[in-house]
Amino acid sequence: MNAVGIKDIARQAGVSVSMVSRVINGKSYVNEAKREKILRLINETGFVPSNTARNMVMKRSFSIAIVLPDMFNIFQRQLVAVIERQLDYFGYQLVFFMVNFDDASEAECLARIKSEKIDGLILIQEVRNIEFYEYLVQRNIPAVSVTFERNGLPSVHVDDESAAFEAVSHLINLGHRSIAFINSVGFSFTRHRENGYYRALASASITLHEPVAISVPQFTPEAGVYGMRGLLLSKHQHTAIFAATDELAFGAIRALKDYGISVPNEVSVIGFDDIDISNFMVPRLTTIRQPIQEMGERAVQMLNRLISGKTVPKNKVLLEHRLIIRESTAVPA
Amino acid sequence: MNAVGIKDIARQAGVSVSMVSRVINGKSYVNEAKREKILRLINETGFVPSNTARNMVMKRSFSIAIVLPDMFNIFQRQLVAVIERQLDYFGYQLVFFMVNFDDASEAECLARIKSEKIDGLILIQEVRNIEFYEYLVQRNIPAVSVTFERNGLPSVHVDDESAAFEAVSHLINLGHRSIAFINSVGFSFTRHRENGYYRALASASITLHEPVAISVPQFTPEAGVYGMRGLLLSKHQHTAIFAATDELAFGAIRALKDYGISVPNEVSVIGFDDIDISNFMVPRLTTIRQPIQEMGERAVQMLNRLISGKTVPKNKVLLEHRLIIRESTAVPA
DNA sequence: ATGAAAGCGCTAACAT
DNA sequence: ATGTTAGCGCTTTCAT
Repeated sequence: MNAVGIKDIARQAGVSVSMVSRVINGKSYVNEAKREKILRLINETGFVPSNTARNMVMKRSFSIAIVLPDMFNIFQRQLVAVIERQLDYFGYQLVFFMVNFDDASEAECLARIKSEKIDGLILIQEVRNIEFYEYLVQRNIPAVSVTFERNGLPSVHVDDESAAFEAVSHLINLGHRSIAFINSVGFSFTRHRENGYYRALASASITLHEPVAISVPQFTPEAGVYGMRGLLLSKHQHTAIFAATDELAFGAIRALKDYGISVPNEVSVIGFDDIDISNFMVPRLTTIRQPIQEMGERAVQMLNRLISGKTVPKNKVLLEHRLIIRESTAVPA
Repeated sequence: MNAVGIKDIARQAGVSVSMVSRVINGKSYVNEAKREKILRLINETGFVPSNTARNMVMKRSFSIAIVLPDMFNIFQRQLVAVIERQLDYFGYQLVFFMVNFDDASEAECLARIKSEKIDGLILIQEVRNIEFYEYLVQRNIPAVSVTFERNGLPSVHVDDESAAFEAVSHLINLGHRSIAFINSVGFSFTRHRENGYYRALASASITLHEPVAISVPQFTPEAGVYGMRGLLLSKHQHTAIFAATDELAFGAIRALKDYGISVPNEVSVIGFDDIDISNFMVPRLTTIRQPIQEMGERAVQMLNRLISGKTVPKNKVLLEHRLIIRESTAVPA
């Protein structure tokens, strides 16, 4: 027994398929009696029009794709959740295009963009292949990037450099002079946060100890542990650590604890993102809050305008970050 | 300028569209010269066949849907990642069908199942609407559930009750006699873990203190905090806490710490799941490990068989859990 | 207000 | 080996 189609409804209702299509889509008026009969039949049979067929003829799918790494982190998970909600509000479905920061997966992702009838794109992770972005603008595919800016794509993000500057300044204001930075590589926010770190140090004329930025392969707590261990091995001991993400900070705190070093009594740690569990860590994490909710909302609002053929007021929306002082930072011992 | 289609390739190559279709799909043999010409054209133009059209005629999409809550937790995120990888290995794409544990979102999800041409379904969260499951079996839609079992759907999961039994037994063996349980509601694993809790207590003939299972609205650290606070208010003080999930355990530890109570010196806490960050918490969390990797792999293997029309060897695959003893549990003070 | 017919971009059965 | 034709399940002119 096959799924019921529009023809079945039409036949049972004794009308043409166009009639049924009309009541489904609420176009033009239809005799009330027939209309109700059709509606009743649809309900009884549980008929749902095939999206596939509909997408093909309408040349749109009411679905937008989000590109993100297949091992998306907690921050990204939260962002996805708000984007999904917001999209739902506008009547869109969300489909996931996973990339891996390698050429193959990016190519596959681009192929999906070409072959699936998506109405728009949200990128919450950068891809390396520049053609990717070029294709989007060249084909005029509605797309917005979140947490970064690339190739003039409409974007929403915080000022990572200023935020990092503020994080490090918080440490400096507390009295710290020897501050290390745990970071990973490959993304633009990565560079911006690093710039902020150096700039804060420079602007406080900290020359006593040279800045130490250590790079780890990922943004996981595990990588944070390795990064911190590396720092602990270096010749001068730091009294404060700036981690490029909260998850990295968790790892740093973990490693410190393993060495019997108390946070924040002996070493302060500050993160970046303010993901939901940061407020439940021991100690609660001092960090920079990214306005996740607002980022998601603004992104889909922009995308929605783009899809409707409207222009966006500003191509780059910069949102406010906020320093959240909790328990993992304190004056140096 | 529109996207290039199969017709364009055919015209430029001076062949019929079926020719092009053949080389795309590698069916039957095609003159080598023409074949190469077509391939070259495809490459030059960046042509990618429309999945929409292809799905429609082939009546399959090579994509499988995963149903999960829109605010999926860390455990589920990890599970999704392995499922995505495994599916990719078999040539499937993963699409997300988000549900919300309310009728509306479940209905919407069911509608998508009907209207989108998915090849199969993986459920990693239960839905309440029983018709949902009935539809799947009635229509013979390949589907497997992970972490739970419902309506005879092929499933892969651990024995939650035994695992909970083991968790609580670990506490008992340490010498604890007053053990509370923080849990949430609504899912079958929730009941199984609760049963395990009671059974462990009963089998140790613990009658000195009555068992206390407290129920919180979610599985978040925040809910864990509330649960723990509630427990702290009760008349007898517990020396150990069993949390139904790791995230709940994080919250419990947080709340204990806020009351100046040391974990594990004064109170022991054990979780369930062993999500990736549990090993980086302070203290590292003692917990029950679910074999996430294996769960995901087995699930897609089963699904793959189902899609191929084969039967699955066993309809219910029960995987081994494992008690992971770390720092959050100790002998009572 | 309603139906007939064309067509969306492909695949597959059927001819040749 | 290759082209012709008939759909897939809908929406949307265009007639009536």
